[in-house]
Amino acid sequence: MARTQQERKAETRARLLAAAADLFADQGIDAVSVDAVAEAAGRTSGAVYAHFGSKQGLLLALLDSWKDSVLAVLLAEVAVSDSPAGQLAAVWSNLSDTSDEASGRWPVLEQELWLRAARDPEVADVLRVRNAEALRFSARQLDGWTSAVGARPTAAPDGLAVLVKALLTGLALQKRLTPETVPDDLALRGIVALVGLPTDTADSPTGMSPVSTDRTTD
Amino acid sequence: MARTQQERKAETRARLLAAAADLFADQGIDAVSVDAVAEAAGRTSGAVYAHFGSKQGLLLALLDSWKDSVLAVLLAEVAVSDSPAGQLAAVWSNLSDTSDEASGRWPVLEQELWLRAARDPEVADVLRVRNAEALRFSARQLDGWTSAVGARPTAAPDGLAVLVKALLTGLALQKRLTPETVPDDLALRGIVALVGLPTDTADSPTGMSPVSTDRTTD
DNA sequence: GTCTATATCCCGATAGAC
DNA sequence: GTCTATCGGGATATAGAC
Repeated sequence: MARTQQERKAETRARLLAAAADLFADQGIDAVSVDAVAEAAGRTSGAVYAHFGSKQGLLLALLDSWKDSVLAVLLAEVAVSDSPAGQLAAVWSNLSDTSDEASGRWPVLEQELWLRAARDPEVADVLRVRNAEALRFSARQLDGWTSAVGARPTAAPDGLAVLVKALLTGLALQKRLTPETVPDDLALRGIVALVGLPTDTADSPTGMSPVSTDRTTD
Repeated sequence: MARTQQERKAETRARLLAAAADLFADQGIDAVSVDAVAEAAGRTSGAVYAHFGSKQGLLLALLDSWKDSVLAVLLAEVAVSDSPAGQLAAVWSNLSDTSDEASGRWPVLEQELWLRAARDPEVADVLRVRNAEALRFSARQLDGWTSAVGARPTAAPDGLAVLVKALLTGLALQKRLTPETVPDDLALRGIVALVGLPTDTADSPTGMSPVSTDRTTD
């Protein structure tokens, strides 16, 4: 059968993409040569050009195969069991956990792509599509959540998703540079303020204390 | 006098730094060659190495001569004349104005530096110091402001500064990629929620309407 | 301190054998 | 489709004249 050939081709493509994802994430796209990607995938640079035509082609193919939906995924995974504030805390701690491999690399990779998009329209287009999808999904999740727990959000679902994503992104950046300036409970407070979870009564059913700093010592 | 020599040296140094700031900001640090910097400053690459030893040395000297305090400056500049919400709106519109040259470049440059810091401890150190100063200053400004206008902030001054900076940063990034997803009034709502400006009464003295989208059509 | 010239290296991409 | 070999270009950094 000709199947073996096709399989090898497909495997090569997959291995190249995986290698690129790895290397790009932790060394930066510009710092990684085509040869390095090929070698990490057990091939040579010729294979890269046969499959993707150029380094840029490789990057675009990679973006096309990705989920930007880290936030969306996290929102989807939130367990319904915990208290509302506890759920928000879980989202943040997963997002900001630098020990986890995928999450740890997420902010760096995301910023790298954003920066590239700021100077490369082709990348910007792909990123915009992905971003729109993720926001749509997050908006739905947040909408369901806020009405379920009786929160009074700062803005309509679409806008709220933008605000929450923005705050989480900014906090992740800040934490990466100066972890001690963004304790978990501060992040939680910020999110709570945006989604409008009530916090003013001493023992509200939200499971969050109004003033002091107590939960998730990480 | 030997003064002429010294002056020329100082001027060369200043011109090199200025040229580097310009080029780095709009093409990216890696994309700019030492030769390009020198040429833009009316010198040759030899001058760069005589003054800074390496490209990295040039970058560090540049960081050392910078103010990261864009946000701090903006907070300081807020006029006392307008309504509280109007003042917040002014901060955001100055920060997110992509037409202004300095502000337009700010997010890109800031992200570039952040990204570099994520992989280069030397840069990270410099950035941390700068960031700490800016946050301290912002915290003082915000503290004075919130008590002056009678807001009920989400967190203590230091924490509040972190939250506000994070939200503004995240929103600026989002706006750069997809401007239509972050209208001015949405940004304002988010900031208002964090600083705890009251918005629930129909015509409160804050100058902000509670529900609809009306101000600063940009 | 500054310039010119150059050493040295590495990258992206192509050509051609298999 | 994949490899080997190589071209052409551009980068950082150094050497030496002035």
